[in-house]
Amino acid sequence: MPELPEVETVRRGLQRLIIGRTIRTVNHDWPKSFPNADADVRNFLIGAEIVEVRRRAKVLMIDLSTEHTLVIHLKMTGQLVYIGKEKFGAGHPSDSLVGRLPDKSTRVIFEFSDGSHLYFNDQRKFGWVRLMPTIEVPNIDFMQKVGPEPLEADFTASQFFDRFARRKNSSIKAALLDQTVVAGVGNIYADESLWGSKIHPLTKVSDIRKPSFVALYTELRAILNESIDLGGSTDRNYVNAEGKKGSYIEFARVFRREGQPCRRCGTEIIKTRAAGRGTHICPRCQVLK
DNA sequence: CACTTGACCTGTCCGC
DNA sequence: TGCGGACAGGTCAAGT
Repeated sequence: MPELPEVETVRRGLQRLIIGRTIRTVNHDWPKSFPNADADVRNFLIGAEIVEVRRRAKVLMIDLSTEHTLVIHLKMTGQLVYIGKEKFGAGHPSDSLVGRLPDKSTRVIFEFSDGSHLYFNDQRKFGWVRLMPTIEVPNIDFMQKVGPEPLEADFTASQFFDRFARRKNSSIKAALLDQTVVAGVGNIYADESLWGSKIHPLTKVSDIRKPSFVALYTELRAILNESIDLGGSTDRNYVNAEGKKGSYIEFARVFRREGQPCRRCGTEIIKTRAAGRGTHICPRCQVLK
């Protein structure tokens, strides 16, 4: 569920909230959520200062002063929430997680030397935190294979088009979800951008002409930017670094709008399946040729 | 190599 | 009300 805009929103929040803080303790309840923690925690984590928070695709990287990096993937239900020292204060709004963490979904707790905390929450335990030397991060398999960042200023429509050459026999939705083609697109923004460019998700890549790809490129970039501006989309679990929900989902054109009228033509949005995922389309605007 | 499917998990919802 | 099963969706391993 956290896709590029959601992870970027978390990154910006953490960049503002945790830079310069020093880690005092680390605790984790589920080995798979932090696999190498036992061996490396004491040497490179305790006493380390937070230097920088970066993002690549849907992966977060928290650089430490020990020349090590916390590499984090939220997968579907992961959250990274910072809670300041005012944790035990009164009067927090009911939609805030302040005062409610840790809870039964908390997998890793970072305590800072000033008494504030960063919680890694993950209901379904698919997400993970890993610690490794900063210099080795680009060598991990995922970083070697992942495609370009779609929002980079120098990423052109032609480059976008060329990235799909390898996947000419699959559906456009499967190709969009393939992180080695373009980074950061997940189920929500795949459906939204395909609706925006009037392409049926099951259209074979080789059947899509270049002008349609240009439209898809333009829609995808506009939608990702719009979502970042709105703090990402909260479908079920997503919250930002302050534990607050995003509002993009209220502006979604098709995602989770089955049964409601298409904003372009009024036809009822339907939910179907493509690339093994729930898929939302306007059956009139998006016709399979 | 390209492509698809199942596994990893837990919580929620739907039908009986 | 309880219970089984489908579903949610990011990535990787294993399959064709």
